[in-house]
Amino acid sequence: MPELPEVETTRRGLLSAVKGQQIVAVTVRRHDLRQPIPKTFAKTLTGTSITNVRRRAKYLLIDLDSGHILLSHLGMSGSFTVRKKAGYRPKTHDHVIIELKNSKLMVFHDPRRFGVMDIMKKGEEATHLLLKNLGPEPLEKDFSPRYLAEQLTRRKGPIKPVLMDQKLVVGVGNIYASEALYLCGLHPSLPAHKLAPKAPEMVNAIRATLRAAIASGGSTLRDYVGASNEGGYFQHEFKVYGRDGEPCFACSTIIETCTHAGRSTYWCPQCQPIRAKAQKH
DNA sequence: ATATATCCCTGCGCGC
DNA sequence: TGCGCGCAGGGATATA
Repeated sequence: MPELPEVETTRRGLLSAVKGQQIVAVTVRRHDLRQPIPKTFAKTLTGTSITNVRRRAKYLLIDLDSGHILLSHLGMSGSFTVRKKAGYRPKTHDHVIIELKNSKLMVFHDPRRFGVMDIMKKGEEATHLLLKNLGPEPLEKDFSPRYLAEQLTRRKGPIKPVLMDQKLVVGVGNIYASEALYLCGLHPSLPAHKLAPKAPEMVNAIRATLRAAIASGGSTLRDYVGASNEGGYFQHEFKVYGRDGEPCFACSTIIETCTHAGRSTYWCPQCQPIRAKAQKH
């Protein structure tokens, strides 16, 4: 997806555009997403007003004054945009259209249909099937060096896919896992348990990477656009992601790539050595 | 329990 | 220009 920075950018855009607005109509053009959109979806939303737009992990939570919450995930190719009703014609893959009283539309668009649209009730954040097993938010204080170090000790596999495990920490996907590891100078194939002593640097690197991406409005490679239908800019700041065969900006060494658990990984062999460098005396 | 593989779905870029 | 192939920001599930 959209990883945490893209979802957060979408959240902020939606919040400023739709907070306080009443939903006057809902059209579900396709219900067969990653899981079916509930049959009660349109009826439940219609007539309610949006009180807040929150984010948990890569999920958007849209609070309604009825006590219901619209739970949405953008999957790999989803976007949630706000636009004027006048002149709008649904495009292919515009699956859900939410019409607001101010004559604007919230449009959920998702070519690959890996996204989710669901309804839950206030207070179900801790028990909902899709939310209950999520790890800590990387930008909150419970994602601490101590916590990360403890988690890493039980993981024997390479660190990169471990960082993408949403049970360990949420929001880090395939792009930002590679970028964060570059930032703290750690090779993506290093066994996770050996990196427990590096947890403080890793926490800092993950946070810095995500914050910088949020500040740039996220990354746009193909499908992703924010709530105002504009792409992000952070893709221009990638240090390693998608740069295999190109020189490292820091040392000119050629960036390498490999696969971890079916996902592409990128790193600089010089800045992220597989073996610890000998300490100078 | 943890770690890979597979699948869900559509679109795009590339090599031929 | 057309076609087949591999790959793509996620994640649930099935196997070892």
